[in-house]
Amino acid sequence: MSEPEKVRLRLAPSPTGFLHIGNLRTALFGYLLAKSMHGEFILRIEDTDEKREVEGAVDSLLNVLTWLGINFDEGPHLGGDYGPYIQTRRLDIYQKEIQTLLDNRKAYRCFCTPERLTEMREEQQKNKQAPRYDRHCRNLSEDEAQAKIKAGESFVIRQAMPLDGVVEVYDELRGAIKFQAEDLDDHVLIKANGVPTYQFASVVDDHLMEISHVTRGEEWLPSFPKNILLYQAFGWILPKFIHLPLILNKTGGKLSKRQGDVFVEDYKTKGYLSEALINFCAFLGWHGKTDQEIFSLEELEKEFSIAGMGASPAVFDLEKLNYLNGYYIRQMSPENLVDLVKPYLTEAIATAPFNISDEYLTKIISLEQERLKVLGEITQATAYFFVDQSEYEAQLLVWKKSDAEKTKTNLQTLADYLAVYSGDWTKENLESSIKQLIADQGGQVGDYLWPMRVALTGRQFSPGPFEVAAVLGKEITLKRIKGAINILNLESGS
RNA sequence: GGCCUUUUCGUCUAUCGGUUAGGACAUUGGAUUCUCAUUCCAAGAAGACGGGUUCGACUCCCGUAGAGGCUACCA
Repeated sequence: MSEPEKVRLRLAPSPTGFLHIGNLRTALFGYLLAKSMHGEFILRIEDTDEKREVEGAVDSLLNVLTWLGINFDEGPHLGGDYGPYIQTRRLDIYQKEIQTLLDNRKAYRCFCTPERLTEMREEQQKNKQAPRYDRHCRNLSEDEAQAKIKAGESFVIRQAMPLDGVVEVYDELRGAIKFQAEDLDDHVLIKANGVPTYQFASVVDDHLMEISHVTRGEEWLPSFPKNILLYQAFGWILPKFIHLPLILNKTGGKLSKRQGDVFVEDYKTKGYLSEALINFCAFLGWHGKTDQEIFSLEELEKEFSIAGMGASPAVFDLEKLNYLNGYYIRQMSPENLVDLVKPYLTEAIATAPFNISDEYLTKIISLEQERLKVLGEITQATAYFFVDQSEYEAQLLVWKKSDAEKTKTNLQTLADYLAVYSGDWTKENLESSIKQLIADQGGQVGDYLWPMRVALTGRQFSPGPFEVAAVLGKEITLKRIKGAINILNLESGS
C-alpha cells in the first residue's frame, strides 16, 4: 500500500543574525523543492543556543523572505498543526522523547565535568588521537546514575553509538556514504540545562513535523550517520536527505563579511531586485533541463527538481548577479522602476531648486534604465537633473578630436539655432533638425554633440544630448549651453 | 592529525560510455554610435593527475593531488 507521500520541507534557521546569502540559497532550494512537488514549506526556529540568539532576527528573516517571495505554509507566525514551531517551546517534547532512548540504552547520562572533558581532549590531542569522548559514563548503571542525580550532580545525555560496524547513509545528491561506527563520537543530545542540542532537536522535530525531505548545508554531512542512528533508535521512518553544497567566495574560501556583502539585506539596500537574487541563487547548484537561464520564481516553482541539482560547491560571482540585476531592471516597466528607484532620489528631490514632477521623474529614470546595474546608482547618474547648473571641468567640453575654440563656436551655433528653434521640443525633432544643422555647417557630428551633451549633463558618460535636452526643456537647455560657453570663456581668459 | 564531501572554459554549468565537449556571465574584436550603456555579430577559453574496466571514457572503478567541511553541553 503505497499512498502518495505527503511532501513537507522546512527551513530551520537559528535566530543568530541577518539572512546570509548561503541561508538564502538553502531557503530558496527548500521552498522550490516543496513547491515543485506541490508540498508544504514550514518555518521552524532553532533557538536552542540562547547565547547566540540575536533579538529581532526572526522578524528580519521573515521580512527579507517575504520581500523575495518565499512564503511559508506553517510557522511561528502562521501557526499550523505541528506546532509549536519554536524549539524552546518544545522542551517537554524532547524530554519525553529522550526517555525512550534512555530506556532502550541508546542514550545515557554523562556526569563528566567540563573540566574533565577539556583535560581529556588536550591529552588526546597531545597523543595525536582524534578528540572524542572516552565514554567514561557509558556503562554507569541506572542505580549509579540515580544516585549521582540525587547527590545533585549535573549531567548531559549522550547518544550511545554502536561500537563497531559500518553505518551507511544515503544522500539524494551524493548517493550512499559509508562511515565506520568506531569513528563516531557519543555526542551530547541534551545539555546540562535540559535543552536539546541541534542533533537531537532537529531529528525529533523533523520526524514529528512529518518532514519528507530534509534540506540542510553540506556542513552537516559528518553528523549525518549519527542522525540516522537516532532515527533507527526510535524506529522512525527516514526522510530523504539533501545536503546542499556550500557557497564559496571569489577566491574559493568561505563567504564572509570581509569579502564584501553577505547579507541579503545589504543587497536589497544597494538596489538589487528580488527577481535577480532569486534567479541568481537558483543557479548556484541547480540547472534546468534546457539552456534557459532566465527564470522567474513562478517558473522555478514548476521546473525545480532534485535531478537538476549538483553536489559541488559554487563560487558566488558578483558579475553575474550584476548582469542579471541589470537585465531585470531593463525588463521593468517605467512605472514600476520609478516606484523602486524613488527612495534613492528622495534627497535629490527635496533639495532641488525647482519642483520635481512625477512626469519629469519618470522621464529621467527611463533615460538611465538601460545603464543601471543596481538601483542605487540612480542617485549619481541623474544628479544633473536636480540642479540648476551642473559643475564640470572646462576641458571635458572639448571632444577628443577637437579644440576649445571650435567647441566654443559650435556651442554658439547651437545656442543661436535653438534660441529661434520653433519645432516641437522632442527628442526626434531635435535630433533630425540639429543633425541637419551640423550637416549644413559642414562640421563633424561629434564636434557638436559631445560638447552639447557635456553642457547638458556635465558628465563624461550619460544618455545622448537629444533625449536629455528633450527632458530638460528649451529654457534649461539653452541656459546650460550658454553656461558652457561661459566656462570656456573663463578658461581662455585666465 | 582523523573522518567526510568535491574536482568540465576565469565563474555558474550541460553531457546520464560514442558530441566539432553545448549554453550563460566575464574577457577580446567588430557593427551601431558624440560618450557610456543597450542591441547584434564574432573569437579565444575546459574534462586536476596517474592507473585500470571497455571496441570506445569527461562520464564507471582505484590511487594521488588540490579545494572545502566536520572534529563543542554552537548551529
